[in-house]
Parts: sequence; C-alpha cells; structure tokens
Amino acid sequence: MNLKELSQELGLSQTTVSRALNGYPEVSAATRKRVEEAAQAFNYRPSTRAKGLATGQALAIGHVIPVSSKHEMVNPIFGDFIAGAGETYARQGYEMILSIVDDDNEEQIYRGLKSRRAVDGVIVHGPRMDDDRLPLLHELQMPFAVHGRASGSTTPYTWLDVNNRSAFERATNFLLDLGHQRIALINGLEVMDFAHRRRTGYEDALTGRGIAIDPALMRSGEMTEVFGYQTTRDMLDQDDAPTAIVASSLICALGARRAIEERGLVMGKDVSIITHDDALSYLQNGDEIPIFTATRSSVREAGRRLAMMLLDTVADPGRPPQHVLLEAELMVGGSTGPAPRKD
Amino acid sequence: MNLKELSQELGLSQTTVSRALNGYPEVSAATRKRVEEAAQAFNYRPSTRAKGLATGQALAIGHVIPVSSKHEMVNPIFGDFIAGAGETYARQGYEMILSIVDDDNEEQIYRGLKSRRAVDGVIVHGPRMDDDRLPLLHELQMPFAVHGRASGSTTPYTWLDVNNRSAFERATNFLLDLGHQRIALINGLEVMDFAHRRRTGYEDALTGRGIAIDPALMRSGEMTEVFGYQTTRDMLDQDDAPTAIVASSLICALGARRAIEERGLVMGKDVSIITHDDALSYLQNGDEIPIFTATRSSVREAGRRLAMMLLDTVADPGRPPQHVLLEAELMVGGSTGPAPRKD
DNA sequence: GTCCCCATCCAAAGCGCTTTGGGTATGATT
DNA sequence: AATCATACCCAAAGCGCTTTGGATGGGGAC
Repeated sequence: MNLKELSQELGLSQTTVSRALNGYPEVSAATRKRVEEAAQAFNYRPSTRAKGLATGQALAIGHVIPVSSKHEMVNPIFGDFIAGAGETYARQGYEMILSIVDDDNEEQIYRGLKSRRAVDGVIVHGPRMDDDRLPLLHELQMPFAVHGRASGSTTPYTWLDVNNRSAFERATNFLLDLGHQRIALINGLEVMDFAHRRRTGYEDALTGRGIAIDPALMRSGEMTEVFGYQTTRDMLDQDDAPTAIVASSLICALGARRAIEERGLVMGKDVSIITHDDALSYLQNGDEIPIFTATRSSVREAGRRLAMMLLDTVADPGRPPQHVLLEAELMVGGSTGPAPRKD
Repeated sequence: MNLKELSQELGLSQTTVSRALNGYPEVSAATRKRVEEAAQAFNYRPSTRAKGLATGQALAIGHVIPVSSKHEMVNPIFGDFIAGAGETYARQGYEMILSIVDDDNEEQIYRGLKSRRAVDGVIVHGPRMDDDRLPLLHELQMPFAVHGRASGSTTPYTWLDVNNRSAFERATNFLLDLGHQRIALINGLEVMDFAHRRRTGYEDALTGRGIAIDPALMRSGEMTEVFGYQTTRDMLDQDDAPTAIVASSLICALGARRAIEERGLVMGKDVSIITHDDALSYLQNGDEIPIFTATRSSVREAGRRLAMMLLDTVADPGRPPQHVLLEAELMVGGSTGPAPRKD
C-alpha cells in the first residue's frame, strides 16, 4: 500500500492524505480522522526512502563503531549504549544505522555516509586524544555528538561524558582515606581520552596527599578480564606490591580479583579494589550490596540522553553545542577495606 | 555532488554516467574510466535513498534486538555478533539498521519495517520456543535468517546455529568421565530455544549413563554473573551438593567461580566447571591455557556467516532455505578435574 | 445580490537515481 | 553507394513521497 493507492481508496488527493497524516492544519478534522483510520486499517506507513528523498532528510542517525583492528575488540559497553540510544530513536521516529569499521579506514566511512546522504548525524564512539574524527566531521558539515570528550579539539562540539577525572580522584582518595599508600591503576588504552582523564584524577589524588607517582603501579591496555588478571598478578609479584587497585572497568576488576584470590589473598582485606562500573545490564555489580566498591554511571542512560542531544542538533543545526557532564556515584561494596598493617 | 552535476561536469548524460558507474556494458572503456575518476575526484556516491527508490531495494538489513522489558537486559553476545555481520554488510554494500525493542511490541516493529520498506530482510535474534516471529515474517513476506533455531516452527527457514545439544551432551559426558555424578546445569531462560536444546544435551548424557535427572540441580535464568553466583551458592548449600557444573555462558561461569571460591573451595578440584564460551572479544577465556574448560564457538563468525546467508536469500528469494549447524569445539582448561573422593 | 474570505482540497513539480526505448555516428558489407 | 550492425550515448519516465501554488465552494458582511 502506498500513498497513491491509499488516496484512491479514500477518494482524496495524495496531497490531502499526506497533509492529514503529517498534521498540517489545512485538513478538516473529519477528513483527518477518516484518513488516519484508513492508514491504520491498511497498515500504511510512508516509505522512508521516498520521504527522505522528498524532504532531504535521512531520518536516520549513524553510529560508527570502531573496532581496533589489532585487538579485534568490540567495546563491551557498546550494547548498552546502543540500547539506550535506540529507545530515543524509536520514540522520535529515527532509524539507527550501524557501521562497524576497523579504525584505520574510519574516514572513508564518514565520507561515505555524507556523500550517500545516508544519515542526518552521527554519534562518535570512543573518542581518542586529539581525535581526527572531529575536524573531519566539521569539514564534512555532518552534525555529530560525542560519547566522551576529545582533548585537544579546538572547535566546540556537543558531548556527553562522565566526569572521569573527579570519579577517579574520588576513588583514589577513598583508598587513601583507608590508609592505602601503594595504589595501582589499571586503566584503558592511553590513546583513549577517558583513560587519560582517569589517570589525571588518580594522579591528582596521590599528589594531593604528597605521594609520589610510581609508574610501576600504572598499566593501561584493552580492558579485558585477562588484562586485569595479568597486570594484577604481575604487580603483586613486585616487591612493594600494591595494597589497593583502581580499575577502569568491572571486567578488569573481575580479572584482578582472580589474580588476588589465586594468590590466596582476600579481596577487601589484603588487597582492595575499586572500579568504575558502567552499569551494564549483563554484568551487574552484585545484587543488593555491591561486590565491588565502584564509581558508577549508567552507560545506557548516557545513550538515551546523547541521542536526544544529537537529534536536537539535527533539528536546529544553528544551536550552540551542548555539554553534559555526569557525576559518577560512589558505591561502597565489599572489595575495599583498611590497608593491611605492615609487619 | 549528485548525478546531474557530475554528468554536467563530464559533458555526459546522467544515463551514461549511471551506467558507467554500475558496470553496464554499453559504455566504452575510455568513458568509464573517465567517469570513475571524476566520481572519485568529486567524492561522488549515489544517494542510497534515491537509488533505493529507483530500484525498489533498500540495500539495508534490519536487526531487531529484543530487550526483555522485565530484565532490561541486553544480550552480551549481541555486540560481537553485530560486529561479524557488519563486516559482511560493509563488503556487500549494505547498511545495517538496528531496532531495539522491548519484546512485547516486536510485531509492530516488523510490520513497520515492512510497510516503510526500510529493509530488504531481517536477522532474527534470540529465537524462542515456538517463536511468533517466524510465522509473522512469513506472512509479511519479509526475507529473514535466524541466529539459532525455533523449535516448533512448521515452515522451513534459513538458520545458523551451534549444535547446542551435542555441545552440552559432550560437556556433560566429559564431566561424567571424570567421575562426577552430581552435575548441575546453569542454563539460560527456558523460553529460549538454545536453553532447551542445551538441557536436552545435558539430560541425554546423564540418562545415557543411567543417572537420574535431578531438578534440584537445574536452574535457568538470565545469564548474568549474579545469576551464576546465586545459583551456585544455593546449590552448594544443598545436601548432596553438585561436584560439577555445566554453565551456559562464561559470565555465568565467572559467577559460579565466585561462589565456589567464597566457600573456600577450589575450582577444578572441589568443584568442576565447564561452560559454553561464545568467544566474545572482551571476555576471553584466558590467554594461552583456557581458564575454564569450555565448548567454544565464535559468535562473531556466526554473525559474518549468517549475514551472508541472508544476503543470498535477498538476492534470490526463490532459493531454498539454508542451514548451518556449527559444532562447538571442546577446550580443556583448568576448571575441571576428577570428582573428589567421598569420605 | 455581490463581494470577499476562509476552509478544504487538488494538480503538478521536484527530490536523485535507474532503466526503457530510442537516436546517431562509424565502419564493414554487399 | 546503399545497407546494416555495432558501439556509444541520450531523453524521458518512473520510483513514492512532500510541497508549492492554485482552484473551489460555502458562509457572512455589506
């Protein structure tokens, strides 16, 4: 069923039917009702493509997911973020278009999306330090919104981010307050902007208490369980091993716990762990009482909100860039305790 | 830059330019070369929408991701599957359109995709027993391919699945061979088709050795870490507690290990675990030697292949449904060992 | 009765592409 | 020289929608 057929069925012109369906005022209430009921009955929905052609809009938002070609790693938070964003799109009548792309030919993808007019805007995932994508998108005049921030960008842009710096500063201070002095940081890849900010928060806290920063206690890499395990194991092997760990993700923290328990040590007693928790639906941090003490911020909620911010930008390209900085909440769980006494 | 402008730039008709770009024979090699170079230079790409309108194709595949409204749970394998499928689409010039939808109004979404002509076909995720979606898609005449199978479907359809039954039978037999008699099953939700098949495999193995099936050792639920932990803890509390566990996912298995170690027991000695491993990129089962003994099958590879199967169907709707049944490989890791002697 | 103004509705153009159904040389064939 | 393929190219229609720029008719004001 298309517009033409529907209008014939109703004995009206395509114009009138279109206007009735799109809420234009030049249609009597009676006619509108009749049209809407017929559309319902015949299950008529305008073709997105034809509508897009006619209006010049795509009614779609692109998500370009970089998959690091080296590690073949799909960011685990991606599913939840997308779920959040998807809710917003569904409500607003937009489609979500996904492009999976290994990070060396991302530029092609963005240019393609632009020249094919496939989307009205894009969400930038996993911003890196001095991210190339922002100037590119500016150049392409493609509306975009960033999940996170990209330090080093000269022009303003719309973003939503967790206050990673303050979260990690707070986490580190929490451990310091418990008397820990040797605190390790298991962080994401250093090219990632969030990792940089987290490290800054961690360092600020230490420096604030006059504790020297020890590179031997800082590791960064792809945040997998294995990475958390290996780095923890290695650091516990060092002399002057850490008594506490700040981890960048729950998955890493699980790995860290494994290393700790493998040694026969007890988490929260011999070694404390505090982690950032993205509140992923399939990886909840315990039930009632959290397993891990954590700084927490829902990535799904971030998806919902950032998608809406982008749609606002698309609707009114002239509006100034919007920013949202979410503060993570600190949840105290069973993975932290006072620093063990030295004997 | 659009076709018209490009053709003017070249002093050719739109027809010729279009044909040159689409590989039709009625164009001289010289002209084609000239056109292609110009297209490159001006970064011209035909508008997907216009092309779709003209050809009647959408050049897009839909993925409808059900999010159980009760649990707000996004399937963790989804990211990797999508990444695999995305590779295929990129290679074949298709877009991937994602709809996140809570599972009670899925039907609306499919009808919408159809009547809006938004996609050429869909991938069905997470098939359930007697899944409503298959008859619906048949009725809508929408090409589709299923990741998994839906027992109870009367009409044939294209699917790709892991042989869940044989994988779990093998896993259970492996434990039986180690002398375990009390073997628990931590399974996915029973409405899910895969969970049903896994249970069948598990039960077949037990029955094959003349061991009675004990409902007290079988649990099913959303496969989270917490679920794995709680069920394991509860079952270890029972008298005549299990000495081995078959788990449906690595995430569950992590929870199970937590419960085991919390009790001061040792995994692989006091209690053995064998799990199914979807080879998720962010949750690898150890490094060199697997942590968990596991039946393994890459969900990303599944995505790649199933996407291709669907595209084949779209290209030739008349072709008979295709089936691929993958056999999981059994990888022996450190989580299994001989059954502890009874004292 | 005439005029004007709304309220309704419509015909047709246009969005950017593909594809049908030709047209025009050019060179070979008779 | 007339004919015929062949190679190459083009004008225009059509995909399903929105939107511009009227047309029509009925009711109120005068």
